[in-house]
Amino acid sequence: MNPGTMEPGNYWLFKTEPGCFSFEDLKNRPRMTEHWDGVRNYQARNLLRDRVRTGDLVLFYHSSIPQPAVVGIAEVVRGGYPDFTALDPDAEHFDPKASPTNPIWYMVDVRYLEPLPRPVTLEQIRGNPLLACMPLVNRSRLSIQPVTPDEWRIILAMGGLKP
DNA sequence: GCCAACGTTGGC
DNA sequence: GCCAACGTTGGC
Repeated sequence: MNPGTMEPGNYWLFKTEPGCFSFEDLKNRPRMTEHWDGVRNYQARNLLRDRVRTGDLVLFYHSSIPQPAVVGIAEVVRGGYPDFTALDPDAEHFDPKASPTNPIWYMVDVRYLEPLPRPVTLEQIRGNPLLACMPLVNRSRLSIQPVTPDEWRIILAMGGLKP
């Protein structure tokens, strides 16, 4: 799962507003890959830069909709590297303080894997005591969140996906 | 659309 | 380095 290292892959939850970029959008990408760019929060940046690696697996979460939910899974195909959109004055998330020698912001690339047969709603997650420690429950604003192997298995099971 | 919880900014 | 003001996120 993680070529080149002896460490097992990590699990993450990536949040997105589906009106902006959805799981369907990822599925419909040519080559089914996407730059996960535009993250402009230091805590999330640190995770992207230092911890998210090729082969890691991702819960794809839709936020800011009537039924926020984990809707599918994706795979990291490239670990943290500078988010070049921060250098582009025409880009939505341009940051005048970023430069090639000090990129400040980082992104990863992800690939579509498969949808959950039954999306797991935030309501269901809140209702499961085994998931009470997820940042989603208490610190929902963090857009890149670590997920434990147990949480990963539980959510996939709740969504009707065999691990 | 409201508002609570956060994060960031900037004056001192 | 503190902290008030401000901006953003995201559930409801």
